[in-house]
Amino acid sequence: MGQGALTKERIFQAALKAFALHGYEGARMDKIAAEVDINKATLYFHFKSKEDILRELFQDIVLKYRDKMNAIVTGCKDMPCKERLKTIYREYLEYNLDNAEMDFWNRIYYLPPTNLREEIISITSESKKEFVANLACIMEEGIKQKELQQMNPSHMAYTFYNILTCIDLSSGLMSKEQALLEMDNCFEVLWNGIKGM
Amino acid sequence: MGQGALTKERIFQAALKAFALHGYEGARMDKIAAEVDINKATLYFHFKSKEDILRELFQDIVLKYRDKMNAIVTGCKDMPCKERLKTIYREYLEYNLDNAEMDFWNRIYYLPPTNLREEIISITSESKKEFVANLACIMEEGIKQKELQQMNPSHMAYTFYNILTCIDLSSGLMSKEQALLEMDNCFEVLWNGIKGM
DNA sequence: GTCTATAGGGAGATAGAC
DNA sequence: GTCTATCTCCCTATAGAC
Repeated sequence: MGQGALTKERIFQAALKAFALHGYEGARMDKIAAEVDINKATLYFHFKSKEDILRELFQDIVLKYRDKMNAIVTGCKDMPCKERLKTIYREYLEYNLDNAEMDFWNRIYYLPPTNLREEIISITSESKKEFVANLACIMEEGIKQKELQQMNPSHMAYTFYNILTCIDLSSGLMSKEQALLEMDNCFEVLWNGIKGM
Repeated sequence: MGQGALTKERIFQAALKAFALHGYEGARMDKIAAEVDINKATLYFHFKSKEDILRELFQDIVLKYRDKMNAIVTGCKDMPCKERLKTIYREYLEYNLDNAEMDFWNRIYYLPPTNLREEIISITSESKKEFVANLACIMEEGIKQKELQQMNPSHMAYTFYNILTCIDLSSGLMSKEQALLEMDNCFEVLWNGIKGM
């Protein structure tokens, strides 16, 4: 791996920060270059265009996210239901809060460049479906084991997921500690609604 | 009210659309002028700057939102608890889904122009607190009436609010009908967790 | 109040030397 | 692979006529 590959990786990191902080339109190629401490023109040796940087970055981050989610779900597969859900809940939050990659995703999802809009929304939707499907399996298992109520597992999974994703909306309004605390409270309310009698 | 006031209102509407669709950075003054069918220079007779349009627009929208939320909460104050929460839930969603003003708010909240960042986050945070406080009162009342469980009313309110706000995240991924349906399911799960025994 | 014209400053991207 | 220099376009904002 030569110098080039290293530079490309550093461009990735700088671009991630820039897109997360300022969005696609607001991110500036010259600022990214300055952050990497290379000339602006050098960016165009490594990437065809600004849009190209975004596309590659997005694909990378989606893959990492998917791997992480699968690892979280798998890592706790032998726990009893409540403990398992709580573990997923906490690890999801830990991964998302103060994570530049998730900031990036949220911002790019909200204001995608027109050309990539369809692709970004579609991939985001897929990713959500996959995670909710995983959760639904866990709910189904919990019902079988009588740890959960006889309810529609998809509805339970979707509700669980909704509460989780709200950290993305709220976390900018409070500290990470505060967010985790509030989320713990939400978990207890939710658990109360789905646990077996 | 002369021609000027009318033009200003039309600029507001066009700017709202532009900011909601493209964010602050992405919105273009010439496109806004074209939409209003006036010359670009005329914008600067009615507003000092682009930032100025955003500021006035944001303040207007926050006021309308606050009024609407208060109207929703007040309009159902004589209902029993479940019906009241369900009404708030539905009316909140109806107001938010497919509402350009709320799109605008979400996008501006996620990527505010640097100069207005603090102000926008602070106002958004206040607005949330106010709504959650209203909800907490309703929960407290419901507990008194034995319609709800003996739980911390703030936690219940916060959980309720979190599920609500997720429409903002999810509504871009599905149709309005689909979103309302999924939200109905979430409401039932939530209600199950807070209702009295 | 609204227009034409243009200032003035970036922005993304490229050519070509080293 | 990285640089200097530059092109070209686009955007916000203003000057000044009507």
